[in-house]
Amino acid sequence: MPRSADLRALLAGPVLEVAPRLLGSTLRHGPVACRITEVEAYDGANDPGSHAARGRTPRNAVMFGEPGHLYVYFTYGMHFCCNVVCGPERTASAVLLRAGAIVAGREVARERRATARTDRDLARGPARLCQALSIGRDQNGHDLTREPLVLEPGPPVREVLTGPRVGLREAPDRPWRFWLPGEPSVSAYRPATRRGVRP
DNA sequence: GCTCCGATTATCT
DNA sequence: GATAATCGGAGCG
Repeated sequence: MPRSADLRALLAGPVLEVAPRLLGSTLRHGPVACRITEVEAYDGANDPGSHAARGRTPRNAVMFGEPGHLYVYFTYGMHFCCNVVCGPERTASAVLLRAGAIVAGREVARERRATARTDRDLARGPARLCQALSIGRDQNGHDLTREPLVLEPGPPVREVLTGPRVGLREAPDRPWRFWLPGEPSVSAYRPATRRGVRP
């Protein structure tokens, strides 16, 4: 069976099963590759924290499409974050890639991430990960079985930890963040912050 | 149109 | 810990 079929089968499952299984996989964009160490699950229309919670819009249209494509969104006026769309198809479920370790193309990644003081910071955080891998608007909707941007499943991991998702106002209690123990690239937990409100 | 604010990061105290 | 940076999506009217 070709690897693309493996990947499609993996991603077709329900998001809460797919998300932890993506840990240890590798996202590669040309010369730069990143081993994923931290993800979050977003459960489509059932999930108040998801961009898809209020139905389909031009921005989130990719989430409502085929599993295995990349949903890239722009936020805070300057950052991109990326999600892997997964199954069941048309439920708009997706897995946010929050952090990883650069395992190839370290020099290129360091040039893109000029503010990173150590290799640990190259892809620690969803926007940093996208910057290191040069993922932006042009990659929204990209099929991850197609070069030069591909997702490569890894061997099963030994242990997965879970906890609340980072930075959400809605449904902050659902323990749908998954990460690998002992990985320095995993981002620190930070509750939702509000702006323009004095306590 | 207009307003609010975000699945963040870098930098300052 | 606090906050600026910076812009487009989404809600409202």
